[in-house]
Amino acid sequence: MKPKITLKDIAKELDVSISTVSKALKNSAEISKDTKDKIKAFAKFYNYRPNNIALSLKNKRTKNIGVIIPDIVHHFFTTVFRGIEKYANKKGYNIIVCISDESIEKEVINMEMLANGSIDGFILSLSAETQLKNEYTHLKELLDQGIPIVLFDRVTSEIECDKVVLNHNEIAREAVEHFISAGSKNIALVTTEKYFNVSESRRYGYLDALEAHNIKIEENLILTLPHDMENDSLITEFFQHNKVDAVLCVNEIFAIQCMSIIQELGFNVPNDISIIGFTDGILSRFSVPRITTVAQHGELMGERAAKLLIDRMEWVDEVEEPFKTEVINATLIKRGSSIN
Amino acid sequence: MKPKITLKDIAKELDVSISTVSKALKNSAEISKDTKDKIKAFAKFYNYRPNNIALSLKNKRTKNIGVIIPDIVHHFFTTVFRGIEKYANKKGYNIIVCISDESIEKEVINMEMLANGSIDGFILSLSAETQLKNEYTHLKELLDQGIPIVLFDRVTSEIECDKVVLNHNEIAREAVEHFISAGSKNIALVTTEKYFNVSESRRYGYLDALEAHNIKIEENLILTLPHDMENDSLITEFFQHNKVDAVLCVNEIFAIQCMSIIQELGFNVPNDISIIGFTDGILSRFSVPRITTVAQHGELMGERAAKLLIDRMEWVDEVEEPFKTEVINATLIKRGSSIN
DNA sequence: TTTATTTGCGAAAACGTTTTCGTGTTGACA
DNA sequence: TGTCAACACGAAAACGTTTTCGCAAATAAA
Repeated sequence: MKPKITLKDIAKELDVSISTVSKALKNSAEISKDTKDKIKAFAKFYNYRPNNIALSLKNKRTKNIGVIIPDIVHHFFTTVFRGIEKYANKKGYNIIVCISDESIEKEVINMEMLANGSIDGFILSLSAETQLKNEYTHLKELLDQGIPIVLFDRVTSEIECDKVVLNHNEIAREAVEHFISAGSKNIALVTTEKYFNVSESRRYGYLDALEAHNIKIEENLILTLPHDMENDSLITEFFQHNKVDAVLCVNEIFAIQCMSIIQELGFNVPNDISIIGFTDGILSRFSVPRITTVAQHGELMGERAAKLLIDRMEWVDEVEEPFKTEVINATLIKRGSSIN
Repeated sequence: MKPKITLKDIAKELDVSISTVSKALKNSAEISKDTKDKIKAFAKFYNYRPNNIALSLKNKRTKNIGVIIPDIVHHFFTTVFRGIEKYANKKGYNIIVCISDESIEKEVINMEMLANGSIDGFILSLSAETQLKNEYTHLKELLDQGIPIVLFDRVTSEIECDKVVLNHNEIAREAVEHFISAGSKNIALVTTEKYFNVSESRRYGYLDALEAHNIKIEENLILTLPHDMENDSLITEFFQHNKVDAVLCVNEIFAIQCMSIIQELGFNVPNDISIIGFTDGILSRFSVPRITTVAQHGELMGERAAKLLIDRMEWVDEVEEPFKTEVINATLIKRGSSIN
């Protein structure tokens, strides 16, 4: 058991002052070569490393980034997380993660916890409940305190900060047009409840595409599935009672559920019914047939978010940049569940 | 912009000493009710919160736990992570995550980075390269410095610390016996390279089960797939050239790959060939048929690991407990890909 | 030899807490 | 009036750094 060594320990042992040790290790010109060599050798031998906490206190910066995500067991968020970690790590930052579990209370508690000095800035994606309640005072307060925040994916126009979003609208439109160009007429949408603004954008893209191609919008071709509930029966009913030849699902789970139910009902995918999902995760890649899907480039999104945050944190005393919103262009990955 | 307020600010404003403010906020009996009320009101109004960094420096504990995992875009690790986060959060700890990316270098760098005061203890799962090179001096040094470590899943007997593992051997055996009791004779194993000790344990379980039932072990019924490579063709070849009626796969991806190839080859799952995988993730749950799999109870594993670590960290001056290895009992979830 | 300049180092403040110890004031009691 | 507690508060150290400033001694210039 050899505990960590401090500047004070080195100073005492070598009979010099703490300041001398500190300067010597930073190769200051103030210190003679002899003394520097002696101190460096000693420090190296005892594997001296400066204490991060003391540095944080002194410098008023922790080199930690707080990341708040609604769920970690979720392909999209993990890829974003990987992007954040990758970029931040390269820049010498560590990541403190908290999971809000889609609850505003946990979101608030965790952010307040971390905001008291533990982190220099936040990257977050809003919880479902936060979006539902449209309640952002916790974010506003932190911004007020001068703590920078970057929102990604699940953002809101209610607060002003840097953001990274997907072009949901356009890509949903592109997906629907992919259906249309293959001859589909009765195109369904399987989505989540309204307060998820990302789903809303996708819905608009869906509607826009239909309108642009003079296809009548049938409200009953839009299936809204409740969050976190068994919904197989709703889906089954939907496909039994509606004449559908293509379906756009706003996430991967919905897509695979629809496909499996559609197949059970005796339809062929993609010949009878085509399917496009969102998120290019393992489900889409390993299903039979493989699912045509929207790649959201989570890793890129994470990197961009981290870059926005770190840039802002490190500009500190230069000119204040206006807030940016970066748009990541999703891409449609065409596979077997749709007709080319 | 209203920056964070400190004890000093309150003291100056209310014309008392810093000590008085500190004591008043902790409701010390030393301070008169009047003064306390005044200070508390002021603190509340300005939303005073103690600075975590200063507290860490003073208390020599950060209430942060370092978690090092090889990969985050991976169902098993994310569930473990969720368990860790859940338990730690309840106990007032934050999680700093680093991803080793299966590289020993990143593992070492990240751990040394965090060990300099940023965290009170580690929870980690060894990277592939660390296991391959059998190199654990970085862990030993940290333990030597008095930093507690808990290993989970990918552990090693080379170092002494608390551990949480799965009963790989037994559950693999149970899986194989499930095949045998359904009448299978030619049972294959699809596994990873040897240095993954978890795969090795599973292999032993497989071998044990065969021996126990007097089934001859055929080395060519064991398919070893390289890590991180396209291996569809290897799998195809394997099932074309071998007479197999059941296959145990050491992870979910292998299971779904095998199933899709088996089906493409014209076999029926489970009637011609039964499949059992490891990891109860979305792939197993949403495939057709659903895959019989070994649930590894990642969340529980994470909670246990966090509990072991926190207990050890908080015992500090009481009697030193011997190191424990907790075994999590996996369970076989029987679904459509195997015959009951 | 005296004065000026460089060289090499230490003292101390600062970051924001907590906590021990000391001290002045008040009131009670003899 | 003098002694003693109780009360209410402040000073200072400590955690481990960095950095500014000051101050000696050594060297250079006069």
